[in-house]
Amino acid sequence: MSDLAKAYEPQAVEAKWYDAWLKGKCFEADPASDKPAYSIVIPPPNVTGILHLGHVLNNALQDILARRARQTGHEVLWLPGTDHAGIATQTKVERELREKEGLKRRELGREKFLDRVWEWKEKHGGIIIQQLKRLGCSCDWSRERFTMDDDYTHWVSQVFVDLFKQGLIYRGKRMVNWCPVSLTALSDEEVIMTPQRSKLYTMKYELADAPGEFLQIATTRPETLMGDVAVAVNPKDPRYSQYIGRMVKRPFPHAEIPVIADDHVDIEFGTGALKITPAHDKADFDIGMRHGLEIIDTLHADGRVNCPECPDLDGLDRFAARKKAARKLEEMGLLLKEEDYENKVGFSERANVPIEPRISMQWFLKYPCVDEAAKAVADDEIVFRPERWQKTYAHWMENLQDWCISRQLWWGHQIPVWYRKDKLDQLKEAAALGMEDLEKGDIHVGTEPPADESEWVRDEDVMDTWFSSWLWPFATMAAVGEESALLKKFYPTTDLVTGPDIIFFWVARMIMAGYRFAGGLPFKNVYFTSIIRDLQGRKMSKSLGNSPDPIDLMDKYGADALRFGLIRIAPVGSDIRFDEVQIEEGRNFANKLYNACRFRQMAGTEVVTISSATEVRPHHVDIMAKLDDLAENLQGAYAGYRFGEVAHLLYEFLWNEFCDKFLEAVKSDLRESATPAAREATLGVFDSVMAVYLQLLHPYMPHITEELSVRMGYVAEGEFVMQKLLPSGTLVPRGALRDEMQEKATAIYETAGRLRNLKAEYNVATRRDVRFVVKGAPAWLSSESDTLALLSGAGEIALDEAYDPPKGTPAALAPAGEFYMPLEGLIDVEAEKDRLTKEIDKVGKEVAKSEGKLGNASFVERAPAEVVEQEKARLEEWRTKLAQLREMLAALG
RNA sequence: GCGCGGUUAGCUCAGUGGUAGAGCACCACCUUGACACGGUGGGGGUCACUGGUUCGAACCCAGUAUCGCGCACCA
Repeated sequence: MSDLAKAYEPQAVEAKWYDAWLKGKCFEADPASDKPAYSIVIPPPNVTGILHLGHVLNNALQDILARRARQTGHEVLWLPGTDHAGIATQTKVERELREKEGLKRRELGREKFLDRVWEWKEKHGGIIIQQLKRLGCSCDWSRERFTMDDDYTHWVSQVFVDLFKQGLIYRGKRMVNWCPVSLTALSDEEVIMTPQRSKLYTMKYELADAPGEFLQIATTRPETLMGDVAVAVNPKDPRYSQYIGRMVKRPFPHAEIPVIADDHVDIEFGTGALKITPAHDKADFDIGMRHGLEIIDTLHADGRVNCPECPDLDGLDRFAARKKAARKLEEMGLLLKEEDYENKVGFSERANVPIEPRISMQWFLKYPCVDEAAKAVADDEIVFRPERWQKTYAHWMENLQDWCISRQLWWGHQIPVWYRKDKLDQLKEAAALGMEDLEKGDIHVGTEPPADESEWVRDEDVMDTWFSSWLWPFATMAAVGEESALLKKFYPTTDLVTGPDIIFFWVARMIMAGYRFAGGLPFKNVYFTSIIRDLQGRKMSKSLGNSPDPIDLMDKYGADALRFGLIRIAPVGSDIRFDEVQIEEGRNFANKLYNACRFRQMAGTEVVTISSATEVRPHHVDIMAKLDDLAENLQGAYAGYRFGEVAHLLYEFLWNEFCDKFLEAVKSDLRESATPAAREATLGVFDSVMAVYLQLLHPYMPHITEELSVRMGYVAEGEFVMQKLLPSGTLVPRGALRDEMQEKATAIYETAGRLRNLKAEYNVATRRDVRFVVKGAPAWLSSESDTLALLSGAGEIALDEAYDPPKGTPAALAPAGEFYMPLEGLIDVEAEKDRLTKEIDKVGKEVAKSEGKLGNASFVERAPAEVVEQEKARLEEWRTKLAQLREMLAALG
């Protein structure tokens, strides 16, 4: 018995090989190599992030691509790194400060706070990297990057300055999405529209010139009423035409505001009259601009009401104020209705609270190279998989809004802009400075501070995290202005693997940045992964607690099992419903592989090679031919990025072909009673097939394949299967001989199935002494009857053309002949008649079906010749079978 | 409202025009010298619905229902 443990234990093996690969520098890319380049940049995880199943899928796929590329002779760079994740990280550190030390960031001050964030980053920033290593990711860790590395930061500033000089970046007072918790502006992409149950209030405003006459207005936000500067109606609405131009009374603080006409107002909705609050609604703001209305801001940055004229509301949180304002209207007799109402409200992605439309001074970017970027994808210069995401991309590209790139945070890349102190003093605060307020000498935009820095003040804002991410494919490969060998060899990258949820955040922007700053497209292929859901179809999330920890799964089943199990069920581009059972199957598969090898080692640990002298038999040729087919099919599946299919093919080969058929067929060859020639042949075939199979499986299950390749002696001591090139040739030459051998093997396997079947029907499935007599067998069967006996669990297979079966002898028609199972004392003539009658009935139906088809003139005339031929052959087969069965029945009397 | 995707066995999903599939689950038998994380055998499906194209439709077309996603609007 082999010294291998009975079940595969992945944990120690996986850790051992990862260390060995690192020590062997197997992951390091050589830009000086003359091999063709293959490169991927990792979608940088948040530096404070924790591995989740989405990461596992995403990074396992990248690892598969990278490892496969190495096996096919490429110089591979898989460039890893992390993202500083502005809001997420800052929020985390702020929370910890608050909880553990009762400190707010403003109490610490910018510099000290940033020190604390860096401390946190050093402490926790490595976690996700360690987790990726645990998964087996073959990233070039010697080139790990962080979006706030000095070189990278220099890129971000440089890009800002360039775009500013080009006139694409500007500062201005605009309506932005404001997060009242994070106290910063957000881009449109960071706002999630969420259905909310709320109330629709209908209230009435009295006309100033006609006391007792009222205009009805519907609103969901009575708390912004203090900022109302008008009431708008649709000019085409006959109900209200008489009011246009007149004044109505705003109840609090009391004021008279005009009724205006604007096309934006939907006649159908609510009462058809809309209150206009330019400071707190984007559409209202636009209307306000069109009509030159005043802007009255009645909210503080944190969402509390700012309206000293209404002391009972002033200082209240916006949601408390909403209820209070409604009650106030009710008391004044102005509230007519309060209905339940569902509408969609924008939520801040990070803080998960409703955002507040707010006017503030921010930096904006007009996107560069939009046409090139749109065209690249439309023309398939950059290929999206699945293809349909092209449309989503195109739609967004056609409706680009300027990108709000400033954030009122401290953690991030500070805007490289300085203002003259005296100018600031004049205007009181930097936050008030728009481009129109600044003269050339008042502002300095550059990667370095102005020479007389003491007279300047730097803009306090930092940039949106994605403003650094969009430079990732090239800013990781070269410093600004550097002639980088890395960039030259590996840019543009080959594949990008990411989730479709960040097409806008990241993919589209990287393409634009690639064209603008790196001279062309950043990648050639984009593979969008599935989104992982739970069995109820819900998104994985921390708050639902439905997100299994991949580390737990790896502890339980191993990294290889997790990778294999997850990818095997990942459909191309739609969602995955995650089920732990799949990972269990991955483990079972690893165990199956391990035990197949263990079985082989019971017959010796020396690698055996095959030669022309090897006595190969049909099942030997068959498994080698199937391995050749597997290699070829995998190539096609990889070419189409059909990763699930690759896993499926690998699984099927090992389990259904190699173990269930081949190994069962050769079991007797490994016994001591076997001839040395039979043993040599079988071991030689096993080793030839398994050595290549382990290579083919390696990208999916890197650890176990490395372990077994070494243990089995398929790679030399000190070498790695991960560095071994896939063989270019086949094990068996294609041609008539191969086909003939495979036909025989197939006949044997199918026949064995029929015989097992027969045994089961007569309840002797477990008996191993059953004797079969066969008539009408092909000549070659005599030399393969031992294999057939083994596979069917028979004691003997006797070839006897002259055999005259006693009446009622159970029989089966099989590809390798007419088989009889004489079972003394078990034969029941009536039962056998029954069985045969049923089978005749079944076959008869098939014959009728086939005859009907061929009797149909249009089928024969119009279907392709080969299909008709196929049908004819099928009919012939069924007819022969039917005749034989009838003969057997007749023999029973 | 616009767009995209799904609907096939109890579950998760393959299946691009020619005899409905896999894995799991289920039932029966089997601890047989690799593996019970296993083996053998078995049961189980009007391929959501309606119509069309075709000799032939799970597959192509049109429509319906239903679920999901994205975008826009939402007073």
